[in-house]
Amino acid sequence: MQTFNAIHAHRTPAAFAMRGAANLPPLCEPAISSSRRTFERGEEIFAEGEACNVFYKVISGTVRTGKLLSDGRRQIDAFHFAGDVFGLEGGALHRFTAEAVDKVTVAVFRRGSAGSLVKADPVFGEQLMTAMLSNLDRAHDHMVLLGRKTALEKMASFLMDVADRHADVERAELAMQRTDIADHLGLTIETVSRTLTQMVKDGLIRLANAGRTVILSDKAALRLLCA
Amino acid sequence: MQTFNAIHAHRTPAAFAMRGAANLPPLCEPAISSSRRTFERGEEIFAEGEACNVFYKVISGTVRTGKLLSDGRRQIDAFHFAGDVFGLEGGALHRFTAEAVDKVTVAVFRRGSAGSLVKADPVFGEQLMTAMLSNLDRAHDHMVLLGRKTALEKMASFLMDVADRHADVERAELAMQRTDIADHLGLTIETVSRTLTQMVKDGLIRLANAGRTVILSDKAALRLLCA
DNA sequence: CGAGTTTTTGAAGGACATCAACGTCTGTGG
DNA sequence: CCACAGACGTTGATGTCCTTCAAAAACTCG
Repeated sequence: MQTFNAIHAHRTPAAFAMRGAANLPPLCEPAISSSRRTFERGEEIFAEGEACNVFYKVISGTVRTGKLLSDGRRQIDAFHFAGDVFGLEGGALHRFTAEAVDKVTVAVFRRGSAGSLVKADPVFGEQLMTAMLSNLDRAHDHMVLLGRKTALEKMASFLMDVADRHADVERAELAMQRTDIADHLGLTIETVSRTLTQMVKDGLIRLANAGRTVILSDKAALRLLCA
Repeated sequence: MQTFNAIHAHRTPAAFAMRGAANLPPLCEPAISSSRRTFERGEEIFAEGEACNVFYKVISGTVRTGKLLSDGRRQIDAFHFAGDVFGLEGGALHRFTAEAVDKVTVAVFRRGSAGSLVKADPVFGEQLMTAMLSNLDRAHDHMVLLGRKTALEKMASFLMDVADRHADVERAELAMQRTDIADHLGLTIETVSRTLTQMVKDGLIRLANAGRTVILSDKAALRLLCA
């Protein structure tokens, strides 16, 4: 895997700061030990089936988490941006895989057995609970998208979500490639591509930066498409 | 909405007892007050947008939780059976709706603001965390189903899941009607019906009790279909 | 038994997938 | 600095799984 210099240098720390768990104070460092790690583009952070002794908070970059079916079909259940917590699970083993979409820095938190840290540090535990609830909210929204939206609606919802979570009103910076988007939205890369070009033709968006930047030209129309 | 006598009288308390949050001790009564309520078939337990001061544990019956799009499309994100916790959310408002599929009894738990009960009763909080994590696990699995599985695979996965969670090795008792199944699996009622009849023709299942009981004739084949 | 609801079955259409080829971008090495 | 190779993305033609529209069958309950 070759290196790949980050496209998103303009993602300011200020923008990151706005993206804690849904309007709540950012997850602060706990009594429990935490350290940092960096991953290169494409690197695996943890894999399905591995022991699950730590969980993570994204400091910078983008992480994808998801599952693989036996025949290679993949579902990316979420992208995690700076401030997001991922890798928290009920059992002793990871039930999904996490990989770095681009160069990623994470904070690593140890956990005892399932939820015992809640007792160890209740304040931290509460923040954790909030982070998890926000993950759950997002999962619910995504199930509606996967089960009931059209390709056009999926794409519109995705673009608006990325822009929102980056606190950018007018553009969505796509750190991930088309394959990742397709596997997140339950589509194929071809449909993702076609849908984007259709949106350009309809004046909803414009593409820049080799298709990695999506400028939201008509947010009102896009919002309607989110259904 | 007419009354509807419960089909599932044979769901024994013993079977229920096996279905706490994923292999963990059942959520016991907390220091925090709890009471009981009963809902008739079709009754709303809470609605999207309502204030969210309590959450629930199913004592008996089946609950569906889900969301509605503006044009009436619906996604049921989960069915909750006895022992399952539902209605826990990050924000002050419910982000989804809960309704009784059949006659349902629930335990009602007050909650202060987001997660403050973790501090009030850490042991209970930990159990709660576990319950939530199990919901999150299930949500992840369901996203794979919605995004990447065929109608046949969806149906097979659903039937196996229902049977498992009822701790019944050979049959799935479907308390919900076809519309609910369709809205859970991201299909139409017609496709649900057709898929079931196809499974009967292929010897995978047999239907009984006016299509409400599914006998899993060929579990090995069904398991393969879960992909 | 009969009205209303739910489920099944049938025929036709459409949205997205698949298969295939071409275009574009990136980083490397001459 | 430019050319090249490989990865990534777009576009086109065709196919198919599931949906939609329609109607009949089965079931529930008064």
